Amino acid sequence: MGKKPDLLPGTLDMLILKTLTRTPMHGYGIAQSIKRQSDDVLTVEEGSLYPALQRLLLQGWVKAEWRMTETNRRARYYTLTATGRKQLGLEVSQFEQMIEAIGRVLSDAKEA
Amino acid sequence: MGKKPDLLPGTLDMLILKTLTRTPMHGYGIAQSIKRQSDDVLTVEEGSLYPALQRLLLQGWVKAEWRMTETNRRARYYTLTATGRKQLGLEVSQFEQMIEAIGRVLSDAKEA
DNA sequence: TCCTATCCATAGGCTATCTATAGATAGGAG
DNA sequence: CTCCTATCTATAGATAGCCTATGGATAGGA
Repeated sequence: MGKKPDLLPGTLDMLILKTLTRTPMHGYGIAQSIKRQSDDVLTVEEGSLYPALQRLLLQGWVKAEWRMTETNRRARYYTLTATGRKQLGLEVSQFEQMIEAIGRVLSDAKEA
Repeated sequence: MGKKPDLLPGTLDMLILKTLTRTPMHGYGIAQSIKRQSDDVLTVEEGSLYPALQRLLLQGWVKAEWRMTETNRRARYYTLTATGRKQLGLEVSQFEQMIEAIGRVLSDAKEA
């Protein structure tokens, strides 16, 4: 029947960028972070995550470098760039505007 | 660069169903209503609207009949069904849950 | 030694949206 | 009377983005 999506389409890039504002992280960690901070409501599948990171790299919104994790594992760390931070602000404001607009439609307020 | 979408992907069906809770409407009117109630933030293109209405018909969430408008024009009026109303409730609750979850990620709350 | 968790990445499919197009008619402007 | 705009429906094609399914590699614990 109606299968619930793992996340709201169109919001993944924003969520990733936001997650990277705190500190550089590797892909796996980004997914874990989003899942945890959303109380397991949002799940980022690997098949969504890595293509998204490629997009962000291509746009220049993040940069990447190979490093070792604390547990001595090879991992690719992503860092938010200046333009990435700007983009995040843009996406957040557009998102909030949309949410408000949807809220107006969903509310039962009568119109003229 | 970054082109803003007309609406949040995945929310169109919900918006249409909600619009039909008031009264049966034809497609063109639904689009106008969503645009107006959202203060022109949300725009429903015809190429998105009519396929969406076909989906809703197939699912049995709306039914349709040809009628004449007040201005003596031929138009197809869509009516929300009982299952459609149930579906709307489901989609709204899932949507709100997602919005809250995204809000938690976007907030700057520190974690463990 | 085996298993699980960690970590990366891609291919293929599917769904939904956007662009573009097409056609028909009512009513007002000129 | 004719043209133009708004109203109204509908589909085809392109594109984007997410999901499923894989594949591979390694660290560390059982």
